[in-house]
Amino acid sequence: MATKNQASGGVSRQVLADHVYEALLGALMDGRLEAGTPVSIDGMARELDVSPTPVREALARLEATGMVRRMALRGYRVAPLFSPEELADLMDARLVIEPANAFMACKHADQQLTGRLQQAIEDLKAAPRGPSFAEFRAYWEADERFHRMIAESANNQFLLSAYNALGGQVQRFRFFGGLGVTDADYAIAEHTEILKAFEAGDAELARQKMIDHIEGVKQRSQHDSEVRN
Amino acid sequence: MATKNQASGGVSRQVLADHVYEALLGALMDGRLEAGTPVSIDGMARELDVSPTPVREALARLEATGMVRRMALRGYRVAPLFSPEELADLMDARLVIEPANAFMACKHADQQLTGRLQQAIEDLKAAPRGPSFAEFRAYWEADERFHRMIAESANNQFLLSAYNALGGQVQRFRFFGGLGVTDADYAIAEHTEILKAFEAGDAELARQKMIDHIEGVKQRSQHDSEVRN
DNA sequence: ACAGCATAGATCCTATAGGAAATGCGATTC
DNA sequence: GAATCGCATTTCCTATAGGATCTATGCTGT
Repeated sequence: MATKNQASGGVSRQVLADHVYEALLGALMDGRLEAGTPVSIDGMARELDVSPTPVREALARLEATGMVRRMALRGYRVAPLFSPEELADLMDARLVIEPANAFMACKHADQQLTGRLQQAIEDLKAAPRGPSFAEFRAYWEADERFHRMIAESANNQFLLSAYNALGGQVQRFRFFGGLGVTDADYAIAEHTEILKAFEAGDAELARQKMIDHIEGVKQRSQHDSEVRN
Repeated sequence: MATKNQASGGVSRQVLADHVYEALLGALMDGRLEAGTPVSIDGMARELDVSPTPVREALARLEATGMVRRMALRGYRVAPLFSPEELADLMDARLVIEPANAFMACKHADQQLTGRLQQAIEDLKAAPRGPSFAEFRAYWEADERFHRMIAESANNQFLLSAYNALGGQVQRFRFFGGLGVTDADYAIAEHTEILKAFEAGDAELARQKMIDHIEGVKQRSQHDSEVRN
């Protein structure tokens, strides 16, 4: 067997299925796997030079994120892109969850959190805004990090699960992948407003600023999808 | 396998992994698998008389629901029961999501929905309230159905995903399994209030009544956990 | 030329085998 | 008596094989 486990890294304890999961996630995020494309278990196993078993397990996990869909006895395929209506629904769902996250996170915000939020904003400013996936990915990573830190700081594992379940954070990336960053200036300004509320320790204000931000994202995304069509 | 019985109905073809998933779910809900106990892949395969491969896939799906935890190279184990603090967190999360569901569901409620909600309440009244798992399960099923119908009627796949992600609906069942139904009268009254709001088409009232209901569940559950200790 | 059927290939699904790691237990030593 | 080491068993993890089903291509008949 060619299980040449490279004893290099300290925590090299990773199961092959985890590797496959990461590889598939990367392929989905980079757009190498387009929406609607079938994902063959055997084919992916050949491509990654592993057996079908780990691929099967990785796909079962991916299905929970909504990035792939499974039809019994007919295999997996990449989930379709969002329609403008679905995108609006996603924003409505974010409007339910994220303001609550902001409110609760603000209640026990400390210097460390505000510092990291500041850093995320700085990274957002510095990120390139080109249309290529690699460029866009840096921008998206900083944006996602800002929101995720707030969700984690709400200190409620269930709200965090709900946030993760939206999962569309990733789908959203795929949706705008071909369009590039169009609203960076707005997003940076709105993020800064949220950060200010955190620094002031005003939880109610933080909630409102998060609402304003997501409302803004919703409106701008709808405008963008109209432009595209 | 001679599974070519198509005369029996539409669901003739089911994958073994689905069967294993259902079996594990049932074992978890009935309390046959207690919190913290390890779930051996090979052992479960022997018990269900299948190969480890479908068991592995079913467990990968179950992990996403939070009912089992996985440690790489060390197998799966049943997730621990909730502490009173975690239970309070779960109720806080429900307070974020479910009132929003009620509000949106009420906006396009029809005769069919209110009829089904009424039926769920009737089932709740008729359900036995004994301490055994089988009895409690009927009660829990009617309760869960009431909330799930509202979540589905909100017509937003992302909010529904968030609701599913709470998943603790099932965990909650396990938590109270040993305690029996203690607040049926309150729950029935509160459900009825929600239904009335739906019938009146008052979305804002539906939201408020859902808040009242979950607040009530939260307080009563905390009281119960104190009694238990 | 077009419809229908048969065959071939691909794919999914499950079972089995075997290597690698972890756990449990007993013996040994201080 | 307690701690540590080594061996055996259990368990996880991956690979491979084969049966069943779906898809596609080519052929035949009208």
